[in-house]
Amino acid sequence: MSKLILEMTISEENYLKVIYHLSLVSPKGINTNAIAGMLNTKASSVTDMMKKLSDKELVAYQKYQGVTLTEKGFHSAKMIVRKHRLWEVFLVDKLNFSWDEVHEIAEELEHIKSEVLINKLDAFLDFPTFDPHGDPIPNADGEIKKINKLLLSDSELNKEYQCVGVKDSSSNFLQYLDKQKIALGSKITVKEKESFDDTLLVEIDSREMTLSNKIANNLYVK
Amino acid sequence: MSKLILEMTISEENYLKVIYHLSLVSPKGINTNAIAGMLNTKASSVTDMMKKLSDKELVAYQKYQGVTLTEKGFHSAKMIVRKHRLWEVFLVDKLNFSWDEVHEIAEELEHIKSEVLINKLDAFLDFPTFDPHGDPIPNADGEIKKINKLLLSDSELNKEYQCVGVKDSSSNFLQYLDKQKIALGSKITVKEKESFDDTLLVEIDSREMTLSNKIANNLYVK
DNA sequence: TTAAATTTTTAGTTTTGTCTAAAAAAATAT
DNA sequence: ATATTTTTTTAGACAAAACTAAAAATTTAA
Repeated sequence: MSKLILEMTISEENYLKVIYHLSLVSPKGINTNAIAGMLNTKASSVTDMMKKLSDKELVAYQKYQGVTLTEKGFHSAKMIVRKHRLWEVFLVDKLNFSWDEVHEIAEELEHIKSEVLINKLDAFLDFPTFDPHGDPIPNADGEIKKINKLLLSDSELNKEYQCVGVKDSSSNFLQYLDKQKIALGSKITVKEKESFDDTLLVEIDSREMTLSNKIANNLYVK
Repeated sequence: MSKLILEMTISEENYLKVIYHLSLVSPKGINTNAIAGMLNTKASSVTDMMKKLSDKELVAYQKYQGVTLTEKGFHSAKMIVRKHRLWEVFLVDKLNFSWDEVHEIAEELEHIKSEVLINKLDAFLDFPTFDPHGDPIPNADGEIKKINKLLLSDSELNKEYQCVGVKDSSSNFLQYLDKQKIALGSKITVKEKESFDDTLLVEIDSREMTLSNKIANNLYVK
């Protein structure tokens, strides 16, 4: 009989979360080095942890074959992501943090264990479905609201879009967006695309500006 | 040059907090067994940790002599208590937890590191000075608001008091108070004291009831 | 004021999560 | 198809925080 609420260490939760995020990008087995890279640790440490997570049936792991999340591991990972993102909403909406300041604090808060707590927090925040960076928040059952977002770099010319998220959520990028007064909800239309370097001439909330390809590659619109 | 914000492990913080609480009751050196008892650990573990905290100049420790907090340790301990109690206010006032459910969760939340976070939380909660159990919340400078409270068992006959706190904050006791509709703010007058077993006949918010000595010994009034 | 009981410390392990260095397996290139 | 490179795993070690068992110091009691 498997425990309903798993006892996990902070370290185990962090590994699980990284495997989850890597799985969304590449659906095949996740290799040791990729995990080590994300966690600033060594491949040997990852191997050790994979054995542990495998014993707990959170990942399917065979040596040299990479690792995938089990159903149980997938659900656990989503619950950690849920906590992280709900806390981010709390920090921004209630405590007036800016969107570039909340990631680190949420990295700690996501490990607070009470399930009642997170569901009460969810209710207090009015069951938000997206976090301050436009990433979806899994509900209590692990369901995730999908939206048809695309990168600004893939958008059509002269069609009005709305900014709905960021791909890179480093404080560097977020602060750049703040400075340019680009926020989630901003209306964006691409007027021209420079064929040489893919620089875009855009209109954002009735202001014209140019955006580099790098920016356009990290901004989601719909 | 000493670090402004100390890096402390959760374990170190828990030891410091326990020494702080014991210091308030008995101002002399705190002995190993008392600390071990509070932390459900062994005296030998306490000795190990005292060396560590002593190296960090958080406690003054000499073997066989018991331990006292240094100025630095005293301040750090108050900051942990501040965090614990502010989170308790948040859980009760904002998330609608009852006062008997919050201690455990606050035990985890008190170890979240950001100082900005706790000061923003403080502001969000309107700078409360007492937690849901009537215990004082140190402000950002570590100052604590004192009130002249006394135990109900030490109160005068036929004088109206107000319930302002609990000595025992076990969920058992708190749930008993809920059941009897005794809350912080309730008006209490002792009508009679039974000399045999110190049972009190009291009037609480216009309702008459009897309270055992054990109850009266755990309820603060002013 | 010795003897007995208690408290505290030391010494040596254990567990968790990490590391380094070396071995083994797999992937790639000639 | 074999050699080289890369990836992954094993083996052994370490630090933190705990434990047990035994020694040492202190306190209490006769």
